[in-house]
Amino acid sequence: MPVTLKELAARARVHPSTISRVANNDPGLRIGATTRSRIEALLRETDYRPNGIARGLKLRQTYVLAVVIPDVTNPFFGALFRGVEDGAAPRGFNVLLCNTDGSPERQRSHLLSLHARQVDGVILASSFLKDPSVRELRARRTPHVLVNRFSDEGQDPFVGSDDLVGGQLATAHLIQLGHRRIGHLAGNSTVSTGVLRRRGYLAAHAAAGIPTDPQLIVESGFTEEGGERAAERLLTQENRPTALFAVTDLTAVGAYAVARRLGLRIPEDVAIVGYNDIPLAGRLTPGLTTVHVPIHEFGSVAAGLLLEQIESGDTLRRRVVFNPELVVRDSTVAGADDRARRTSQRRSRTE
Amino acid sequence: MPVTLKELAARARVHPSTISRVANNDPGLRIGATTRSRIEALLRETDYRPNGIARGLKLRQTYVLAVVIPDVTNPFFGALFRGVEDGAAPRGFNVLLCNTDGSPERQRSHLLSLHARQVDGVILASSFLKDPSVRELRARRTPHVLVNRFSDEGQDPFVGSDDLVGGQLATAHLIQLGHRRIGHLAGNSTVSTGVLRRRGYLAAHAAAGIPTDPQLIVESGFTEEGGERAAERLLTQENRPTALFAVTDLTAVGAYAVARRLGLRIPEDVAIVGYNDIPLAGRLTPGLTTVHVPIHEFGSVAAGLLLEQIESGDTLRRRVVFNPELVVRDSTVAGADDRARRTSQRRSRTE
DNA sequence: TGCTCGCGAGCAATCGTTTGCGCAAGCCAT
DNA sequence: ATGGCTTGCGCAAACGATTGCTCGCGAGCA
Repeated sequence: MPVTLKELAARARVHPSTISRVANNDPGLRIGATTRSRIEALLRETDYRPNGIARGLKLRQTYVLAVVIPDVTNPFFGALFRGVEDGAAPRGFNVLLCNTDGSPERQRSHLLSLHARQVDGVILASSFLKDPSVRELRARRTPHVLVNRFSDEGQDPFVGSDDLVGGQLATAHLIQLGHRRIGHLAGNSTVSTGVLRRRGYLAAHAAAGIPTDPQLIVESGFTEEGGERAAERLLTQENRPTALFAVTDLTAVGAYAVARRLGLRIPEDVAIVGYNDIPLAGRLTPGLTTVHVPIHEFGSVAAGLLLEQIESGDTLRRRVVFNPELVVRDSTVAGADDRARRTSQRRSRTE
Repeated sequence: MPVTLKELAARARVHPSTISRVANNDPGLRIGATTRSRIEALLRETDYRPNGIARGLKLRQTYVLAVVIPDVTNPFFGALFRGVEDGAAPRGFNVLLCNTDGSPERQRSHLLSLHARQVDGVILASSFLKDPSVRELRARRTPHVLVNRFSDEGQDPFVGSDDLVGGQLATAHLIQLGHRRIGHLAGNSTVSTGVLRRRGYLAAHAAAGIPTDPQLIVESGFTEEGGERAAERLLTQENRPTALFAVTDLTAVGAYAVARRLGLRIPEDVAIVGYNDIPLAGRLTPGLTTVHVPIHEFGSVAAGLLLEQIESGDTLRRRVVFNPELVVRDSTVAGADDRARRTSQRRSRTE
């Protein structure tokens, strides 16, 4: 049903190629003034848009990107996607969204499908440290950018923050408040954020000369339920920790639920620190102390890096690493919320 | 770089069409057993996937859907998208996500782009009551489903809930609690949800024989900031309302901020009811009484309706309307949270 | 007059798949 | 031996757009 070049050609009594050149404003085009205006009028009248599929086939470029994440209902990834779209849409790209739920198989099957679809590039925020899917991206020379998590078997373009520093920041804050037994909901060791934030946790202890107890580190994954399970194990221990550092805000929310269930007051009985500073963090009661990272920028910068690769045809190996910042709220320092509110509102976006 | 039929044909010493037929398991295909197995081996060996672009051009079907929403960082739309993907991905479809930020122009430009891209169908959750974009979808006979909001100038396939009933439910609840001056953060009148929920608010008053005061109805849009502005106007009035019904949970969150700023206790000084029951609602303090709708199902059912249209080639005019349910929490009835928690956890998804 | 040059367009191949049809060879029956 | 049927595959035309060439023609120049 949409208008084709051939139809327009018949109407204007010229060859389709001529229409194409006029529509694309071919710079080397020599054409009579009357023919040109006849064609331009026709183009406006019919509101002609070239068939993107046919165009993609010929030009070998689809103007479609894909974002692969664990789960868009996680506010972190929602904001990340938004950043990508805001970076890519103004340059004429549409963006596919794929959820993996953290499953390597689903990730792989999505990437295969995307490859068959000839997407121009992929932004991957669900990668693992050892990740066959990422190897495939490299092997296929598909333009791609890893976000937030990286893969350590090669040099991929990357946008994220310094999770080691972030982990130290969070933990040092708790140590400074006097905590000596600090539990860690540790994500898991297949993912760079999990490993580095844990390493930051350990480094902060070492720097303060405080011994660490393996019992205090429990893998939690990155979900709320995982956070609940891990917090349960930590907070029902014999000699329970007086503070928790959770690998993400969502796992911290799980810890909130457990603390409430056990009748533990936050921060008096157990202080809690999260990571990412999703909007929810500031709205919990008490407000969640957390490590702020520029989520929306992760997305827009990643989009920029990807478009750079696509346009240059070259796989730049750039890494953009942001510095995380601690945001102190009531979950560690009672009464902090009033001071924090101003700061966090300055940053708040679309909502 | 990816393998093409022609290359495989050369390797197997057969014609490309033969490979295509084997790959697609053409039922009417007559072929020798040895040739077949030679080709099948080659297909497995090279892990051949047809070029989706070329395929799309020939078949006039791209296996791409699009979801158009105001903003994916709004948890309502995140969950909605997830529902769509869960419904569509198992059937081989990928899904584009487009954010409009509530702007009709951005919506239109996205839809034009999607049309040029030849997407197989569109799920639109950002439509207006009078909406030229929706008219274009109908005129182009693009398979589409409206979600949550509908457009009243034609019969479009629709999935959503009964917003009139939902508005009555919320308001009747407040009336039953003894409130006589109930403010309404009314979204706006260009959108079906805004109009119907307001109508429900009015109907509940009429049914109870309580007069309504135009001063108590303030348009808020659907954002948190809009909610703040509207709540500010309502709560600083001479004879301020003792309760608020907000058109969405997010606008209710804006009202929370204002109440806190004005030193009003919830629910003692002002009771608040929201709409949609996003996960955040149950985690606020106090928990937000709200009207629950099955967001994820909106998405998956809409995907189902869309695929039905695509597969049948026909534009079924089905409407699926869910019944909203009131979820009572502490923002209207102090002490309700403990009872509500069980209910809301049973429903909670991926997080 | 003969030649070149530039203008104004058209021709046709190409991207990778799909699919209706055709064609040759082999087999069986008459 | 001839006709007809089946088997096994190839041919070529699409789908719609892009782009390097070609080509006719009128003007300008010697």
